[in-house]
Amino acid sequence: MDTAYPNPANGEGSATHRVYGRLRQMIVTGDLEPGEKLKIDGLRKRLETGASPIREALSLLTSDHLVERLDQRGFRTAEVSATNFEEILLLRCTLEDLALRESIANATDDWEEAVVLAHHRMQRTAASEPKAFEDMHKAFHMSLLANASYPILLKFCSQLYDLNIRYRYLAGNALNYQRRDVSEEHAGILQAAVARDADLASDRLLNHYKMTGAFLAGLMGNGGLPRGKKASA
Amino acid sequence: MDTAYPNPANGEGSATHRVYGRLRQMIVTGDLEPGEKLKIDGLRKRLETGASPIREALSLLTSDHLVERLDQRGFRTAEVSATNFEEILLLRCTLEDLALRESIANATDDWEEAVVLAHHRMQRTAASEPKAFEDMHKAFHMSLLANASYPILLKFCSQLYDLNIRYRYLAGNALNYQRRDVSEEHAGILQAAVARDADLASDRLLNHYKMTGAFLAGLMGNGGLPRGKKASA
DNA sequence: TGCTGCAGAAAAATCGATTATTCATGGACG
DNA sequence: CGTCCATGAATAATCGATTTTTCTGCAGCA
Repeated sequence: MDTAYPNPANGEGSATHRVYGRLRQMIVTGDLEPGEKLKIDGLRKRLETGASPIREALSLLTSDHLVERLDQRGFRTAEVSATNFEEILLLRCTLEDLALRESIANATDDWEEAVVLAHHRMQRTAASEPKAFEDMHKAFHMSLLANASYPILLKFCSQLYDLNIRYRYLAGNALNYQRRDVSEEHAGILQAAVARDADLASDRLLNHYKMTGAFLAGLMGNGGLPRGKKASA
Repeated sequence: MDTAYPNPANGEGSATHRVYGRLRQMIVTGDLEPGEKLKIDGLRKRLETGASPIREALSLLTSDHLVERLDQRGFRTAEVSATNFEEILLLRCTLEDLALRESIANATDDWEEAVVLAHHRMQRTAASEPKAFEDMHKAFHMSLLANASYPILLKFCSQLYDLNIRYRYLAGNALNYQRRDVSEEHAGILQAAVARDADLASDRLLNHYKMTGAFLAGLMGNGGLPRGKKASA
């Protein structure tokens, strides 16, 4: 069932791909802090590669809104802010609603099975490896939308997912934010999707986002952004 | 009133920026045909620069959905298709509706003046230079949305605008597709926006898109895509 | 004291050459 | 007769070095 494409995680594929994946991971998880200067030379050493793949990967990440390019002055990771988070939440709600409805409208048994499978894999992974869980979590959410034959829309959703999850990490991924709830929410979404009830599924999905969103927004509303922001003030 | 930023069109800014702008222009206008192989070396000579800026620009264009990257096998311009066009149209309608309403909700006199100005400039340019007109046209449309404080959304809209206009060029920009109508539609949108009537403005804007969209879709529905597609069949 | 401008250092951006990969061709083999 | 593999050519990808540009700290000046 897994694809036979080159896996950038290993030594396969182009250096650019590897670096892209690695950097995205580092930014999303907060390993590279918001606003942090990204020196080509530093990354070159850290990732053991030349300048070209690094610059190319950074260019790609710029389009993903995870990196900002300052012409002639290099790159830095994107800043975070409450308004940025709100925008991401709004766009996700708008676009995933659209994608989910289309996906369900085109429902097939194959798609349904893929969704069930993705959900199961997520469940199975839940407790153990957080990194693996996050991958499965994204896979589940994307599988819900995957049946919409709108590739651009799906790419937008994927980007927004990553942007959103970055805030989760920043808030301290440790927060097992009412995980019991979440598990049940996932089950509810799955059930509605499998039942091909677009209204219900969309409602549950957006609620899922808004809950988490409100929770994170709350965190940020109080003492500003949790981590991030180097000690400068 | 114009910005003091480096202007990539001249010799200013980084080579990457220049190349990016130049390539985007070439792809959007159909100078580079859909699906055309983009050989680094060829572009290197044609644009008189090294491989690095070219690759970087191509990476950026990949994220704009104007170029496709085939890992280890180079780049080519994105293909065009009726379904791709429909997706673009749908996304534009969804996202610009959102952006326009937000823009109007935040309306200020400054914004209003900027919109009026953009409209005037477009009008003034109308007949003469088509290239200049296209720039003004985009500027007008973006100015309508510009007051929405959602930078990601605005970038999406900008990208989608370019993707859409590409189809206009492919259909033969020559088609002065009922330009009389269009001019009036623009005036109507402007008027509604200035009156801060979000419902009316959005309605007119989306209609504007759907009209043009239906027209182009019609063209494509018949004999496939107009230009593009190398002589292969 | 506070501003201005000039080294020198640091970093970004770019280039030209090298290496790795894919593609095209033709010949051997089943 | 068609398929498979070897070989060389073409091209992508990457690297290391060079060139620009920006940044930083300090001296000169009002």
